[in-house]
Amino acid sequence: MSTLKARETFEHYLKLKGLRVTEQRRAIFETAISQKEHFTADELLERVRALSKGKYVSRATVYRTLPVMTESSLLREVDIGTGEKFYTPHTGNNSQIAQVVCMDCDKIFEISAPFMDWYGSTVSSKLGLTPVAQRLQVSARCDTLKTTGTCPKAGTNHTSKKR
Amino acid sequence: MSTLKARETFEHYLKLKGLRVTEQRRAIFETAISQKEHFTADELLERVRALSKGKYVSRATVYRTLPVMTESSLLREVDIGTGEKFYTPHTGNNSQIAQVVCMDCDKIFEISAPFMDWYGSTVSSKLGLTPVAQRLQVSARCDTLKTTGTCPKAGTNHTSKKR
DNA sequence: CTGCCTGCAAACTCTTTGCACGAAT
DNA sequence: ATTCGTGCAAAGAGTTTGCAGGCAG
Repeated sequence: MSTLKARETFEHYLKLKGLRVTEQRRAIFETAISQKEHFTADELLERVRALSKGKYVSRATVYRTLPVMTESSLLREVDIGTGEKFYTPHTGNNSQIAQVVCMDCDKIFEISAPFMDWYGSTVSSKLGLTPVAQRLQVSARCDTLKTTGTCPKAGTNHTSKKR
Repeated sequence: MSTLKARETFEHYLKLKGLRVTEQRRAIFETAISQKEHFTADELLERVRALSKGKYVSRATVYRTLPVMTESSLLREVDIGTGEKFYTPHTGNNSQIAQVVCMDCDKIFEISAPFMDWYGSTVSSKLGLTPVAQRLQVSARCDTLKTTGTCPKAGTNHTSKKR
């Protein structure tokens, strides 16, 4: 997505929600959608500040902007049960995505899981419920790490923090 | 599970881990495995104190005992992404269980999902990973609530708290 | 008697929020 | 000129932890 296109999208979504266009929101938006990996609110803040030559951006503003972007489907929120929320640019209408999380390097892989909607509908209807969302996560360990001693995927991701 | 059997199990697992048998641990253990619904650490504390006629039990001890019980497979930890951990007595070797969470009454239903292991193995091997655990969660809304205005399952569960 | 266990309170992490000032429309 | 957005700091929620005294083995 080009920067020009990105800016149009940005203003488009803000106007849709009746929100004002500010330098902070633009900086957060541009940094967020250019991310290649999953990121946390804190990582985003760090990168916004590194990239943005403009105004100072506070942590609070990042936390306030992230919901706006997810509600506009610009980002997708990914919860892997570590206590912190991850975000990733949302491309397409893929709702049936599972996460494979490497417990060694904390990297998150996104994999299609085309049966999720079917499963959600099936079990929900038996309970008198209407499904809203599904979440499927696989936690796994790195084979290479076990033999070589190094995880080939490590280092490309955010800082490791377990809890 | 009878109380006698329960006590044997309790001491068995503590000895396995080289831990001491204390009145607090016994009270927490007995209360936890007798729960019929999912519970949080705080709810467990409350119920331990209500049931236990013996020594005072502190919040810290409950938090320190829960991991012991999950590591011994006496409890199963259930994370539905609300910020707090839920626990439920673990019966059998069922690792292929999905959770259906009613967003209206916060009740958690546990449903068999026999394809989870297969899916986990399949996608993990493609990534050079070995699966350790799977988690599948369906978030849904109550049909009855929408028409009647009341959720028939509400009230049987823990206190509603969203975040 | 020795060392693990407990209770207390403080610390911690991630996130949200009240308030006053500043900026967008 | 309004009204919304921002930064700051404090508050929250759930959980963990350092320490000193107590109890199990």
